[in-house]
Amino acid sequence: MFLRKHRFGVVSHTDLIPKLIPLVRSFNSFSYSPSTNVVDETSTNYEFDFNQLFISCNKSIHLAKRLHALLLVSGEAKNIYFSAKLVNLYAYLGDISYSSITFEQIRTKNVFAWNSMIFGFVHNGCSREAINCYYRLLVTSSSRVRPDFYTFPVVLKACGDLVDGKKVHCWVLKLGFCLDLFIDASLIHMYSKFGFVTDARKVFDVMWVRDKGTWNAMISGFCQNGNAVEALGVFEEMRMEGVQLDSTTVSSILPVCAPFGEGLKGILIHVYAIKHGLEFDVFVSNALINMYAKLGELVSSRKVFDQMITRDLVSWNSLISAYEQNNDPISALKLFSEMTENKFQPDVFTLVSLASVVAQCGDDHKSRSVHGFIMRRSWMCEDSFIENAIMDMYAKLGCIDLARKVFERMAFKDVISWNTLITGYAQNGLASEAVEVFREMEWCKGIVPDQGTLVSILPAFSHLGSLQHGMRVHGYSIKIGLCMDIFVGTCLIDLYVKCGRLDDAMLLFKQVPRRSSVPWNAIISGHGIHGDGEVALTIFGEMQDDGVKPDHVTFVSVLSACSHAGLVEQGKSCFQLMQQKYGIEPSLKHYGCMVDLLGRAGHVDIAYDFIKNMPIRPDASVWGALLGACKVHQNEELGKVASEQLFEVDPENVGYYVLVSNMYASTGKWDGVDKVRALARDRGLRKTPGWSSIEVNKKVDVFYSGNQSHPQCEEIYKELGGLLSKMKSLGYVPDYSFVLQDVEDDEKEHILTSHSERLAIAYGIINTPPKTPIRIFKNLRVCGDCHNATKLISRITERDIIVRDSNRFHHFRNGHCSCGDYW
DNA sequence: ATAGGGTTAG
Repeated sequence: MFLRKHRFGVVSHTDLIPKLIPLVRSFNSFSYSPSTNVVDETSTNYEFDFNQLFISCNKSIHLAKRLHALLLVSGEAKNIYFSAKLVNLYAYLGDISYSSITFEQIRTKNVFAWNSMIFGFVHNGCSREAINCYYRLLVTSSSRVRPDFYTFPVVLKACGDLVDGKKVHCWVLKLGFCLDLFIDASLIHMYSKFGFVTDARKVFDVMWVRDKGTWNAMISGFCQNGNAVEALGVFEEMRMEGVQLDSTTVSSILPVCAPFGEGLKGILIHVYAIKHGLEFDVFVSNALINMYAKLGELVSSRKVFDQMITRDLVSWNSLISAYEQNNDPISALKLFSEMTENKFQPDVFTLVSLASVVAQCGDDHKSRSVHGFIMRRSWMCEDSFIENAIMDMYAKLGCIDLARKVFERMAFKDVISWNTLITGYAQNGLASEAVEVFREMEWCKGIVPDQGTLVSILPAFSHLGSLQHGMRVHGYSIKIGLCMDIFVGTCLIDLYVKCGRLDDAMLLFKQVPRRSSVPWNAIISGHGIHGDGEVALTIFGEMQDDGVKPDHVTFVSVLSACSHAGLVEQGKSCFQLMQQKYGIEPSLKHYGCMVDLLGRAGHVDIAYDFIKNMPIRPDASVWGALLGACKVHQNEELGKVASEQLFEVDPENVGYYVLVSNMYASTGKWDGVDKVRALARDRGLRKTPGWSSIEVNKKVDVFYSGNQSHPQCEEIYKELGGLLSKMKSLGYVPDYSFVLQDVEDDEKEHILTSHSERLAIAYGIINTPPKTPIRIFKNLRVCGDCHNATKLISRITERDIIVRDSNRFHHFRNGHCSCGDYW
């Protein structure tokens, strides 16, 4: 006689015993030992706990199937209770098809069965099916079978959007379940998930009783919506009410501490966790690793990690990403191999970090491995996150075409995908491609440009000097309320600066929040490249008066402002100030600025001594600054020294070969020119072609020197011819030292006249109303002869001509230039 | 018998 003790009474079934005993035995031999109450096999009385049996089976799908088979054979499967448990068991083990087949075979489904099925779908990520199942339940519901308080938490979890959620909420109210703690927590969670955290708060506020779960739901709701202040507020309230924090509370509050400047609070919570024995909780430890990483405290991250008793994949991922975020790709890679040695299989998160790590290393080969690894696991199509990371990786490695390919094959592109591609183009110097992508994006349904988009596209417009397009984006930023964002605001300041509208830049600067150094740096550098060194220094002074701490970028801006304006003494004292007052160690960029400052002012020898005394190894930009100065001040001897260094440090950069060859050409040393050219040719380098662009009626035209293919070509050359004769009558003599080819004089004159900047200016004169300003952009430095010519053209045409070259601005007016011929 | 709230990313 077999007895099964059960809540609902005692059921007997004789045939089941002989079949069940071996099953129970196999469970016992299976490392996990269920505490089945099999008292004595030989006895005729068994007390058998079926719950234990089901629990035993949740380790393996095979055991579950054997149990199912036995229940079928014995006829017990007809028992609705067992069937529902099976639905649950299969779902738990991840076999949703077995789960739903079992469910469908139940003739009279009770709530338990329905709940199990809905749970099954949610547990296996089939939210849509879960919701459908819930609707089926509603349709078939009667007084006997209708959703109960077990149903709603699961259904709420399955809601795909606010509409679903609100409908479910209505049913909750209709059926009178509004005082259930679990349901309320789920409601709070649902509203927060869709960003409606105020609705979540409403649910929270009307609750009479709250348990830890509901507090935690509210806190995590605020945290996940980036509302740190509210989150910390609720957190304090919770403590005031004397509710003990648990590991869930701690691990949901920790992630908001670092990004919202509450690092100290985070550390205090760490102390609390240690005191209350939550320190070794995996979730808490992982959150701590991440928090310390964001605070830049890598040592603490590592310490937490090392002290952990058990680590999971998230722990490894967190520490890898900690190293990645703090620019230590070598340690990150080391940790990755340690992780695989410890038999942890990398997941999507690991690979996202790894993509960024290999980009930091600049390792082309490893990047292909990362991409291949992801493709082999077909993770590419699962979500856009990883694909965006891969795009970013390729873009950072300079393989923008590969990034594009990834982008084009993406099944689902989100805003970030577009932003990543735009940034990729912009950072690889392909501004017009970036603009092209932006245009495409604007036509793309369902994609709304966000802060990230503006921050990636505005520099491209600045780079192209495309003022009208940039202004349109400025308008858009006002519309979506982002123009006062520090980063967008700074990009806009930079746009106006780079488009030659220093006054507009200044106006905007006065409006944006100025607590951070970012906008200050932009406006200081703006005045610098416009040659207003004095104003730059004044603003720098105001910045210090306002108590804004200058950073290393500020000093690059200040020093280069001094060098553009020839403020040697002021530059020197800023260099001192940076080290002594602000304790900033000069970087190569700062040294480059100083060499430029000294060299340009004619102190080439002092600049060389300065380089020799540098505590770090000078790089190409430092030697390049010296070479530039040598060219201007015709110091061939030092120029040779600089060039030898340059060809060693940065042999691939064409610019330096051109500079050296120009230096020789300007003094007519053609053999030197030939030597350098031969050297460049041997190394397979080709001169970057010079070009100038101009924006007329929102259309940007680009001119190359000697360009003959423009539709208005004839008109342009006619205009230039007319200007040339007027210039000559004003005493213009072409300066052939800027012609870098050894040709006859009349040929030289033609070469000068067809320099790209002149073509662009002529085009501007033809296509814009008289006396309006002309703004052009040149990718290289403007040539000395064109500089002279442009001064005269500004006088003849009574126009302001603003030329931005690769180095700075030249504002020509009535025969003079703002740079005072110092550049 | 079945349910909620937690850590990592571009």
